[in-house]
Amino acid sequence: MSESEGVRRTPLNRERVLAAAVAFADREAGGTDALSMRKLAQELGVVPMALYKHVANKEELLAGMVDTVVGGIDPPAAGADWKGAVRERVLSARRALRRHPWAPRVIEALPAPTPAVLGHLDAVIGLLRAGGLSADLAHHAMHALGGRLLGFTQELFDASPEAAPDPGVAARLAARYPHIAEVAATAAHAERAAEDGTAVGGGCDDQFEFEFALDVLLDGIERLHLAGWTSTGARRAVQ
Amino acid sequence: MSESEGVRRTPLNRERVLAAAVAFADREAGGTDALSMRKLAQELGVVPMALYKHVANKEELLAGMVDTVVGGIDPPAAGADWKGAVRERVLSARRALRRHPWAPRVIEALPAPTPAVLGHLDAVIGLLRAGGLSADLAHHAMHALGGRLLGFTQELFDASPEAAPDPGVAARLAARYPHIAEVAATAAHAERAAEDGTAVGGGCDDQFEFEFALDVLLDGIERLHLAGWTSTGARRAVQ
DNA sequence: CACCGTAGGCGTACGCCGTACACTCGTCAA
DNA sequence: TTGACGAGTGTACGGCGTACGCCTACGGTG
Repeated sequence: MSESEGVRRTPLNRERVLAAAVAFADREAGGTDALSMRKLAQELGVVPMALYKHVANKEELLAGMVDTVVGGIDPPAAGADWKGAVRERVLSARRALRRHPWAPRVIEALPAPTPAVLGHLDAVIGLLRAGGLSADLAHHAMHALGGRLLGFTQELFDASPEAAPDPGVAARLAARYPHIAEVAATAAHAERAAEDGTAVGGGCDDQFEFEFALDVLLDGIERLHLAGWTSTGARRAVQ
Repeated sequence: MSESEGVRRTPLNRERVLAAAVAFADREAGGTDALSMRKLAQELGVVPMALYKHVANKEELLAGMVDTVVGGIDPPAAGADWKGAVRERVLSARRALRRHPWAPRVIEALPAPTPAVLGHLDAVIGLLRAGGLSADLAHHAMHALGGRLLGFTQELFDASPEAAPDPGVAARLAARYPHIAEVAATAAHAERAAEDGTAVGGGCDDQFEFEFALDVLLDGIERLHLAGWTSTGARRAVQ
């Protein structure tokens, strides 16, 4: 009764909807699989269609949820050594995502990276570049890290330029994410230079990136093996 | 008319259902998102419920599809150097999965790894062990490679022992996947030995695995950076 | 040959989902 | 006073996974 009149219930808005959706996915076992527009509406004491005044559709709801949690990543601390800075930033990302186990899957399932995700990637590339790495090496490093460490896929650099053939939009994106733009540009050049008939149009060489990450890992593991590395020793060394 | 009598249409069976499902997901843009029991049934000229005589439900259908494609990975070639053997095996896995872009996402979404996936993992661990790596290092190496390279998540080693408290079942699994079992056992011991109050029950230390992979990558990238590595040089070296 | 158990395929029905579309109704500017 | 507007409502549609029961052709058995 008090709900049907009087204070009239604080009105919905985008943030309230997103926050409730995140809370729901965090609480429920199935994560975002258990989230439906209908259940979310019920949670907010509202009819399902009311949500559509604040999000265009379920996909935009999911994107908004992702941006909400990715926005919680600490800003990068630009320190002396790039390695430490990147390490800290990636661990911060991991901390943010671990509180929302559904997030990585949703990020990968979305058709395009959200602004907050792009911002995170741009920031990490910025740290690499500030550390003196070439745009080329930074590019491949991002691919190598991409797997589970950042929660984004290699389609990023492929899709972005293709989906925005409008030069105006492209320029705006380049201004907002300068490091991504720089890396994409050098990748395109390297691609053109290395072209030999197997020619992929535009994007970067997927196979090359895959083998790059694979070899960095295998070489590193071999080095540990030859040095007689043990995890108990490593754990002790940390303390 | 010829369908309603005469040859009576070759009857369905599990393989035909799985093959049709894989073909459908390969052909359709949305992959397995576009796949529904109803559409698959229509494809096979059959009513939806007919499929349930051959697969228990949609989840089992997806698991069957995964096993179909993962089964296509070449057997490991046990060569002199473990690194080359692992490299080849992982690239073979990648080749198999690239023909079915929906597969990695489905593998990660399934609640438990399928037998073929377990077999693949067991084979790779076997190569590492045959190369002389300790079970401990092999364990961490698998986690590091896990990201995008193998298409499985770190929950594997956590979930397997917990979901099978029945010692008989556990023994049967250990017999079928000996390398996985060995690695899981040493991980449990190391965990117990390193326990200091933050105690995770049973599984392996997620955070440690994450930082292990992160540091192997960062160290490797740093080494390339200091050596003046360029991708055009690397590409040229390959040819 | 008659019989019948069985297994593969069919039809119907239920409860969920996302969301299009047209509506009400309170608020506020003119 | 009025009229536009925007938040929330109600109804409805098509699609989904799948429970349940039925039909019917087949193979083995008496």
